[in-house]
Amino acid sequence: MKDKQVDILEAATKLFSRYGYHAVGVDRIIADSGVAKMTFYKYFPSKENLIESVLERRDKHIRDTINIGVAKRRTPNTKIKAIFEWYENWFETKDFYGCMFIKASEESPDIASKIMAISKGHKLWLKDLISHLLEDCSIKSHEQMAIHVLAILDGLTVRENLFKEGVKNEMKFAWRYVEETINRKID
Amino acid sequence: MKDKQVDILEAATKLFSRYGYHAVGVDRIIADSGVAKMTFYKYFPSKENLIESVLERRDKHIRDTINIGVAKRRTPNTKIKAIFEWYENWFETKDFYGCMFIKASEESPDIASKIMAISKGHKLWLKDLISHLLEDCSIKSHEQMAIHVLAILDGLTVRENLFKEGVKNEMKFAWRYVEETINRKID
DNA sequence: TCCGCCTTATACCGATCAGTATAAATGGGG
DNA sequence: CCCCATTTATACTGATCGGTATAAGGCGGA
Repeated sequence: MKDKQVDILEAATKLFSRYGYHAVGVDRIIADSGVAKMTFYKYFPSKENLIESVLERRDKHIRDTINIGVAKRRTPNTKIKAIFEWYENWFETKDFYGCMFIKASEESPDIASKIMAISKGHKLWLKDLISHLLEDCSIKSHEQMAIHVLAILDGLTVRENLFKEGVKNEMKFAWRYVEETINRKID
Repeated sequence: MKDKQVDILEAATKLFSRYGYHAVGVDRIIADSGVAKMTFYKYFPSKENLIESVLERRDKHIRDTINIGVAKRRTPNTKIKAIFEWYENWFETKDFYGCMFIKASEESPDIASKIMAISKGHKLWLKDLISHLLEDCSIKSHEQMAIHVLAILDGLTVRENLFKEGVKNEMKFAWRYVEETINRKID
């Protein structure tokens, strides 16, 4: 991966995350990444291709960092808590402008597009991770519970992006809620 | 409200909901609503103004229909259930493409815009409605619980828009989950 | 009939969109 | 020194963007 290519990906990630995919033109990405137009089109033959690369990169980054947090814990319920903490830290980031995959799904009408496939893949991965951890907690309906937990996380993500007033307390509330269910093993 | 004005609003609502706000041009809205361009700009001096009108209309429609469903029930917990059922029915709509207010917040970077204010106002209204109903259920942390419930609903909305595979079971699961907390009055 | 308003059609504006063409400048390795 | 790939700068394409200008129809009420 060449330096210039990374510069473009990083500039595009920032811009897409903040302003959305349609609102950002390639000229703006080129200007922000300090690269010539020909260099841009050498690495990314089209804007759609760039968006796909940005999302794949973002997907990998999230998986890596969440996996690190999860690996640090020993019990399955504290591993799930690590995911909540990952979201909490993310919300406090200066450049937080919501989930890039949710944003993509809200802008992209084409169900069959690769962009949608990557977004689905990301949410599917996280759902499965949570589901397996819940299974380790002996939760019978771990699949449905995982979807429930993911909905809570995505719902708070959307809320934080709208109100930007800090959902730290709500994150803690949600975690207590989930933890209690795990401990009671009622599902 | 003139007929033509309504035609424009309805065409715009369909298009924005499906394709997003930036992706849809005024020419397309004009074509779909079967109206002359001058008529369009007579009623809506700018695209942004149209978006605001669309969102205000949508906000009013949702408040009205949810209020009807809530008013039909007598106990506070069945009133909350009515809100879950409203979402469930909405998800099954043919023209379901996610929440227009979430979509707007994902596309609009301008925190101070009227578009964001309308979107926040909508979510605030629903949160307060749920909060008051939870208070009637004698839930102490009704405010935080209301945010929690709203996050679940928005999270499932986002999920349904991404996967389009029906979250009926997940809705029922979520409701059982919330109902149990209400009945146990643990908060 | 004629007034006044709503609506229509069409052409146009400058700006920006994604993407291409051409060619000069750069810089490290042999 | 030259080779060769990378990167650069600049100009350009046709299409579409949001929005405006001009002017002619349509039509109900007085």
